Amino acid sequence: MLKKLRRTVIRLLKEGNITELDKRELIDLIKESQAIAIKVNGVLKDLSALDSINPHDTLEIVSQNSPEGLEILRHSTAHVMAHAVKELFPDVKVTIGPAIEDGFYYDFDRESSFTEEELRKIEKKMQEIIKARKPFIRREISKEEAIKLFENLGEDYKIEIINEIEDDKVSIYEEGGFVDLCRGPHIPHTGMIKAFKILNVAGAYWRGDEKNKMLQRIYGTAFPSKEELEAYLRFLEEIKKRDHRRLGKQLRLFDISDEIGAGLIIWLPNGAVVRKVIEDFWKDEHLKAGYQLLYTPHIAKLELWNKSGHLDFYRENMFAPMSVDEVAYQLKPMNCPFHIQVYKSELRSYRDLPLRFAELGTVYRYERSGVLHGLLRVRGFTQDDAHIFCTEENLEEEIQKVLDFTIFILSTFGFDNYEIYISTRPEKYVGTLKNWDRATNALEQALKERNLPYQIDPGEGVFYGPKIDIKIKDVLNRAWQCSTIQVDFNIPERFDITYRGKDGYEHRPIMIHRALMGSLERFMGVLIEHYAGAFPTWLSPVQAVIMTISEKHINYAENIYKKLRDEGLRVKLDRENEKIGYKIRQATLDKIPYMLIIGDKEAEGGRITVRLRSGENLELIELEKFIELVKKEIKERKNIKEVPK
RNA sequence: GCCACCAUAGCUCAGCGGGUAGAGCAGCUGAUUUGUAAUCAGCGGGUCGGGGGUUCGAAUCCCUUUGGUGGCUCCA
Repeated sequence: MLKKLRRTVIRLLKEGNITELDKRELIDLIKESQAIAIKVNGVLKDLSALDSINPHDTLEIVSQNSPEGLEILRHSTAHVMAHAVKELFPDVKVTIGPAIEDGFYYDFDRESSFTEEELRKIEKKMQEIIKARKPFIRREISKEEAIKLFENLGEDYKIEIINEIEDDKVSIYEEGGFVDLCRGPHIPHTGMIKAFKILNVAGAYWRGDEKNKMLQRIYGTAFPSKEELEAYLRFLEEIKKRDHRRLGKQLRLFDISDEIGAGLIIWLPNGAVVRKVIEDFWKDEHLKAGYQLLYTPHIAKLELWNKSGHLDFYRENMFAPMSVDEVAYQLKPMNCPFHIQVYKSELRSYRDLPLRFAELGTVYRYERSGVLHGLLRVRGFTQDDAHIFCTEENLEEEIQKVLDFTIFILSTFGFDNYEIYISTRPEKYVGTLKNWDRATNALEQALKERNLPYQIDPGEGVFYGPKIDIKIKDVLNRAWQCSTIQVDFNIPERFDITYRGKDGYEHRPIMIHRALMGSLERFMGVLIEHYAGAFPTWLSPVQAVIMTISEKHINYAENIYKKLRDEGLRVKLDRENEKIGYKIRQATLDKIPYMLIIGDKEAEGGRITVRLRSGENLELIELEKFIELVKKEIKERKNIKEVPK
């Protein structure tokens, strides 16, 4: 259909003379093709703009299945929602309502929030508006006219927006009597909204500034078809099921206790095992990669943080200092000053560089209570931190090494898709332009050489140097910010660290901060959601559970238990006086990878029956063979893609 | 921090407009000796997050406090 449409359009344009008849033909075609808008010379316009195209314009059809079309559909749905709200609650003032990644929102000024009941009413009213198939009508009017219009309507926020628009003219859209200031474009009529849903409400400041008034935001989403909407709602369900807070409780991985404090994690035995395995892996690999491991204290004199500059630029994220023998001490928000001290503990020569200091350093940062979130946003966490001290000449090579190392670590956990960003020099910065260019170049070069696609975040670097941020994509294709590689020109200067060069003079080393997983807490949270709690065997808190058919098999089961434990496997013996079905259910809910079932058959032949958490059964197998298989799986850190229900 | 909502047994939750608490699971005890996602029975367990107020009477209404949840410019 679209092809036919394009052909027609091309023909019409080539002929250079569009008759009324052709236009009608065109419009029919567009209707049939589910077009939602058009692009004239690359500019998005309403479908109605078709009436005013010129023979030499380029024309593109925007269907509601394209990203742009979907955005328009959602934006129009936001208008319909505002319309419904105004009809139901005439005193409410409308503000803005854009389309966002997975839907749309609209912010309203109203004293109280919207209740569930009111949301359902709004949805119902929206249905009515949609059913009425009201056309969206665009009008361009002068600013004065617009101000008058919205003054009459009592829409102060719109007036504020109009006053900030630079053009003399603004556009308004009207649909079923509801007028809104809007750039557009919009769908031709409200009847084109086939599937939408109001999702939730939240407070939001006018223009996101907490000094402004708190508005009531309603979130919703819309799709071209009911099927797509339902698929999206199922996706939301899946996210809920994988929520690390829920799984963390269910699998007894971690806890956050009111009595201990908000944003502070306690690791329960199950979670502690997973963390230990990750830490061991991390340390081993760092040693192999030429890092040296460090341990540093959790507090230090406040003066250290003054010298490092953290007091100037990081104070609001730091816990309040404490007084020890009348000297102020500070809980550490970062590890770098300590690593600097390690550097300074000896005289360094160019022969020593690069020096790579790594530490699983626990830091404490003050986060506002409202932003805390499970393991993902906390007040105390352990960074998998390292600082690399190198010369200018080393810089590029070191960055490449870090990049390779990062990819290796991340892919071990099954993260093979990344979004990579380079943040360049901000307005306020330290260091020389030459150094910034050189470092930014080194970051870019490293990514290019590894064929890793990246985007530039202009001016988003930290004041002390440019950086690479890596977001990993989990199985649900959600992006999580974990890894960061930052060049720092500031701290070496502040602490006046040097090395003796070949030339016999003192030089200033460059420092790279880097974290691969970011924080262990956060990374664990991501892992839990990524694996839906079903850790691959090498990470699983319990790797195998032995269960007997009846109590008479306990002796044999104990033998197996001892053997497996001696082999270094994390194994549990289920001695409960229950039927096998019950034990299987428990182990399955605990997402334990292997269930070893022991009955008469097995006891006789010195074998075991293995059931996987997916429900699949392996053949009756020799114990030795099983041990061999599992040990191999663990050694290879095999990633299981299976997702048990 | 701000707005809204929430907090009842170890866990998940029910307790409609105020009349001093219930279920399932888990736990314990006993019976059962079991072959692939819940065997049966009995028992114990909560001053309803903390504090204050209204009331003859508060899990329920009000205030306050702590914690949690969804959000807080992807700009008409």
